[in-house]
Amino acid sequence: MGGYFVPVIPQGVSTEPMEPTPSRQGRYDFNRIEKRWQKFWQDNKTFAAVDGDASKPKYYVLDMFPYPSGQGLHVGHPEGYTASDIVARYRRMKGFNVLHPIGWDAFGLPAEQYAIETGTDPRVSTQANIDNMRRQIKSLGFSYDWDRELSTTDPGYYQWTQWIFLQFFHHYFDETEKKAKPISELPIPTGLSEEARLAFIDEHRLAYEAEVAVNWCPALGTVLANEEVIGGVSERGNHPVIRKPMRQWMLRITKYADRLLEDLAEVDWPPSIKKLQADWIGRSTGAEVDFKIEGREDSIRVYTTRPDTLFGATYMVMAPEHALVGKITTPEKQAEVIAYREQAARKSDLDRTDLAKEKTGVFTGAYAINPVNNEKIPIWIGDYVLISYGTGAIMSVPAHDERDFEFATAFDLPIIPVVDPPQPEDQAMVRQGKQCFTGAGTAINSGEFDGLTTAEFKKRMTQWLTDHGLGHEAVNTKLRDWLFSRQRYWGEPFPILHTEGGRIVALPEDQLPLQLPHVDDYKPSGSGEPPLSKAHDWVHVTMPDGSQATRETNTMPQWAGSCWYYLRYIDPKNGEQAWDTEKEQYWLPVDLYIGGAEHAVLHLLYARFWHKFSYDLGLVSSKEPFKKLINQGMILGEDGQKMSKARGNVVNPDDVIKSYGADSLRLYEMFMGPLEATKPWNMQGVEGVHRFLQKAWRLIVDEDRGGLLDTVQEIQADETTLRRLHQTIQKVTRDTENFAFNTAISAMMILVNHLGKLKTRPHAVLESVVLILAPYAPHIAEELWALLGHSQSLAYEPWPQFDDQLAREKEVELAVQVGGKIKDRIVVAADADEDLIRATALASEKVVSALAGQAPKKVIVVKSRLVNILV
RNA sequence: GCCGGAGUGGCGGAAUUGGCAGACGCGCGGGAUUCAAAAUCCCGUCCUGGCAACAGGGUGAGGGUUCGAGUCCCUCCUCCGGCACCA
Repeated sequence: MGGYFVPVIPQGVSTEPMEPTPSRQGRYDFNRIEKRWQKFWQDNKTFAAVDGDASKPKYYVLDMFPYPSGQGLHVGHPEGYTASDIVARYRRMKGFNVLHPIGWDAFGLPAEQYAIETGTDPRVSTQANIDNMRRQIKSLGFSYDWDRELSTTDPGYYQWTQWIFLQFFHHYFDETEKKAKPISELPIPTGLSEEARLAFIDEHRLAYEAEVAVNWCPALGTVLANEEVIGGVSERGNHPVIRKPMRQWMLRITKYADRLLEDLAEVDWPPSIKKLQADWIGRSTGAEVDFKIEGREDSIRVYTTRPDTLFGATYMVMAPEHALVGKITTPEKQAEVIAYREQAARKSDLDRTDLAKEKTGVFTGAYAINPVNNEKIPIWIGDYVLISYGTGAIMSVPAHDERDFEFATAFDLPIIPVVDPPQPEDQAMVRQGKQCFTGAGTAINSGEFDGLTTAEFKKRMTQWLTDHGLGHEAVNTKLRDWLFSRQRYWGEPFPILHTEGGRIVALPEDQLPLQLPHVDDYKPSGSGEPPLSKAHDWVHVTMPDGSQATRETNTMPQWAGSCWYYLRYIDPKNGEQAWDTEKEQYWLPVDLYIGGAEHAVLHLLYARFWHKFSYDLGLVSSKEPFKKLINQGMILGEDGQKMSKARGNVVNPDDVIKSYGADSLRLYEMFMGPLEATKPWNMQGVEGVHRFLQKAWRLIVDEDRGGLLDTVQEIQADETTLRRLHQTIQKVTRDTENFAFNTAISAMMILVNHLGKLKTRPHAVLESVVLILAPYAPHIAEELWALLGHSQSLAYEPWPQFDDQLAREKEVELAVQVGGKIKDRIVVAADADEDLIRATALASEKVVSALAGQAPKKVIVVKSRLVNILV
């Protein structure tokens, strides 16, 4: 990288020299300049990325594409977009073939909500919102390749979202190869009936239907994913959510849990985001253990991460929904158990997870046998045990698990300590069963295993269980399969048919896209029947054999379209396939992905999942889609509060652009502070960076007459100016590469302040200034570049090189401390050696008087920093 | 409760990662220019004392390591974000 190259102006560029904007009085007329250059870039397709250009290294800079809301942009959006645009423009000047696209994540609830309220077709409102947001985004001068613009709602796009779904449907996960394979290669046990064979196949598809207890939100009329439920209420709108069994489409993301976890090591993401993902996947290793039910042949299987505490299991708890509950409950406990189960089913997730509440449960009347010591222990049901995790049943070790301890205390169940804590101060209470201890220690009350450490005991017990056929090692994840259907209108229809015989069949690929039908009524039915079920003509289909079938009426969640949009950008118009694999090999992976931290888990996990699946199918060549990830921070209102319409503190970029221009807005967004930080808006700060641009303008332009100032001349820069220029190029280069845009701008301000003091200004220095400013404030830079006599866009001009020698200071000022306190400052040559520095420091009058005749014990010299004299 | 991140002037923030705390910008004060204003330019602006030179203090609180700590270690406080009975 680096070196020299011929600047390339993309095809279609105008050969007409660009004349500087004729401007009365030559003032910095940002509105005029910005419109003019935006038009130029558009007309000349200045930022068109060239597929497969082997003459340059490629660089793919991606923004998280926006939802086109009716509110339009707020100033939070341009923060990430400006950062990525600076990188894109900088990389072009560095000689990269840059792909920098934008599009619209346009399916989703707000448009549908609006449709329900007003009867407006979401296609219409969505298009209007896209048009408005496109206008806004264009007014910021981002260097997107607009020819690659896409919308997830476009049938030409969602055709391929549906196609990918079909691939999930047509594949299974091979456990030995740990990858997806065609369902036709699924090994099927022999001797199955036709019906059983088909059921076996359906059970292995990566996209499958299941009757699951889902998060049903009556207010929204839809099922929500676990991730969309925050603390028992819907993420959107804070409506209560209850559990309800429903037929749903699922994607088997859990099969990819290990790979999603392992491959985090490959990506350059903030460690905190990686950890969030790892915690979300929540992989744990433990053991599954079978507990015989007294007087029956069945046993209850539990999952535990602490097989070493088996001797302390004094009772068991099953989730209320557990299949065995009905079978094992004794007649006298029947009524109580049924009542409890009904109560639990009616509870919302909020009721069930509220921390403040007491543990509840009822005894089933049945007993199990602890396999390690043959003790008889009671079997309870309780809603603190989740049906969806592990086996839906637990062994309770109240001495060593907080939740079990609470439950045991509430119902007066026995507590047997089996782990002796290492801290002496905890031992007495724990040994008496009065305190719960969840850490590692030494085994007690565990028969032959006494004295083992927790870690050792875990291994030994797992082996013992295996040897005796009572259990085995097991792995669990918190990650659940992805609930992939929604009872909404405004989403991708599933390319699936339900036959008269109750079979599920895939729509042939040549019938894609399956278009979303027009309907008159967007309201959910309230019972869970999706709006599409009302599109009678669309739903009912006659099959080639004359039989009847109905279409799937659920739609896909909003995440679907955003799972693969970064792949469509590389080949957005392809009608034959989702993307061309050669283009994929050229452009992928995404080199830099910028977006909000709110997508740290869901979007990024889902997209990684689809990418890995595509990898198994040979559709992509990299394991991970996004090499480097940066989260921009939130921008707060001027009052330091989160921006919201209700608070009335929303800042609209349109207004800022009107008063100060897009360059000022861009610059301010970057100058506010570190990209990742949360920071409050301040309109006076915009004014500040605007003044800086004014100064830069007046450095070059004669405001009275227009055109170049007479003071701009073809002269040699003086030594100081040259040094400051090279220092600035160095700093701006380094800071831009490190995404430290705020300090890069600060460095440019310092340089411009210096140049402003010069009576005559070297033309060549000003050119460099304009070039390093260009990624940050591209419009004014283009205009000044033209004024400096250039006839073509600077977008592909080589980035100025800095010269280390020229940037170096000749003299440096050092602080001289006596006993750590600064007494004087000395100036020495930058290359002065330690002896000279020491001698100069000791010769200082102030130092001599501070020493007051004492001989220095030691003199510490830190070159170009300070001298510390110890007495 | 658990897991992250952060606390630096009146404000946003900077500090080459252990070496002169407060760069740059905002705000504020003073001055120049102007009939006047806007704009622009110059000077000042961490706190305390002093007319000043200067002296002392200072990066959420307390302790520690070090010649030297905003930066490293321990304890605590506050704010922000995430998770939330995952056995």
